Amino acid sequence: MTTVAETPRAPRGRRPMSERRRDLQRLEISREAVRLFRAQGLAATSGEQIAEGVGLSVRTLWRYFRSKESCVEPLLSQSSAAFVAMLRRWPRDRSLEEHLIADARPSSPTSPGDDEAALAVIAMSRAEPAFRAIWLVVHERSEPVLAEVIADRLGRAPEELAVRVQAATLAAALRITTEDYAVALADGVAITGEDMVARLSEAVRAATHGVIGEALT
Amino acid sequence: MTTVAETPRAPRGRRPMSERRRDLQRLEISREAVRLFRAQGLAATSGEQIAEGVGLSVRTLWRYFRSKESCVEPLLSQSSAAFVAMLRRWPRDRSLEEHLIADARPSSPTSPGDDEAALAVIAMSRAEPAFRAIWLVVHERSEPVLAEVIADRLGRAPEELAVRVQAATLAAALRITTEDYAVALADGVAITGEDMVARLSEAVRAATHGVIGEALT
DNA sequence: GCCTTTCTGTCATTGAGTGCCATAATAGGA
DNA sequence: TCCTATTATGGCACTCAATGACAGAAAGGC
Repeated sequence: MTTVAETPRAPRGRRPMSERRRDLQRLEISREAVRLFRAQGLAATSGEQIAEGVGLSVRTLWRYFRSKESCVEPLLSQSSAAFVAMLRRWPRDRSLEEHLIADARPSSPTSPGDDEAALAVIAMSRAEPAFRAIWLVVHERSEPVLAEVIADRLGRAPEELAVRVQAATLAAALRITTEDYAVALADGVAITGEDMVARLSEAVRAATHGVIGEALT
Repeated sequence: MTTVAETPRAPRGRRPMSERRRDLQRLEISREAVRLFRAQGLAATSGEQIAEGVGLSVRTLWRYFRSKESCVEPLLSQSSAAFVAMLRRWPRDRSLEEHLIADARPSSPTSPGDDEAALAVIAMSRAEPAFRAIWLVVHERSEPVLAEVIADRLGRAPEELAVRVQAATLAAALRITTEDYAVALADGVAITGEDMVARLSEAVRAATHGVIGEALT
């Protein structure tokens, strides 16, 4: 604190874009970009096409994203965040499987195709290294939040090495089941939500032998 | 099989570069690139500088690497591969900790600075998203091999969901401890090898509660 | 109305990455 | 040794992702 006065002056000109608004804009761009990527592939899609599709200038596009590949990030983040949010609602007296079943997710009501689009990107990431890299980074970003969830359940600190590793384990289980699901979807194999829940719980239980996933008495 | 004769003709012209030789060349480029990245940062280092440093033309550099950021990949892969190789030597009757202590690694004798360089890149990856992405991808690539190790120890199939998730857990434990180490090293804090071993074993044990890491009787 | 701040577009420029073709290097066969 | 087939490398032109600089447009308070 070097300034004594708290500078109570009201801000003058145009207010900065709200974070919410900015995220929505990025999401809109992301939807169009993924649509083009799915239709033409990454290499065949230019920044100009993406910008035109959203009705922005190319210059502005590069103000929202630092590279064209990273345009897929908001869609991936959204589905990742949805899952993390669900885990935050995980009551202590329920097992993971019980909670997954109980907390049936209605997807994002705003745009029902978002989940499918995100899964398509994940499936594409098998052949597209740039997508794979972004997917892994996005997913890793959720680990600290998962660490909080686990720390809360176990009554430990989120910074503890063991808690962080367990969070990474949970994240990995989620990542692997999600990828399996994405690949199956891309190959036209139908997987039910119950299958997903079962596989995810199995993965977590098998990996941790009950360290995570069980109900707490 | 459309050809009846097995075309026993000896190949004619210059033989393709051996994979070994190519990897060595890539590693050499990687060393120079990381040296420059550490000295000047990623943005301030040009492909031309890297090429000149190794005595290659820029055109040839782009034949070895598809982007300048990916020049760090061989160094990261090497240290990751060294660790995986050590795990492959893990005897069934030893715990992970015992093996880590017993299998003291002499680093790669060819170039003792490689480990330090790789750790420097990992430390840089905190601020450099491109490095972070590559580091995660490289690390993820080791998961199938870890799955084999685990599958072998547990007498299960490497494709099993549970085994893959346990492999991911082991990989995550390794990743987190490595990152902690890299950051400490970058900050000038000394960490002994014993510390590393202890932290890694603790991480694995805490996350899996003995599913991985213990000796098998 | 004016003033201030932020957002967006236009233009010019840089630099990463590729295609194309010529040339050098390597190896077998005559 | 010369010829020929094949691969590795270099040089050049080119595309396009990405940035910096500047000028309006938009959104607020006065």
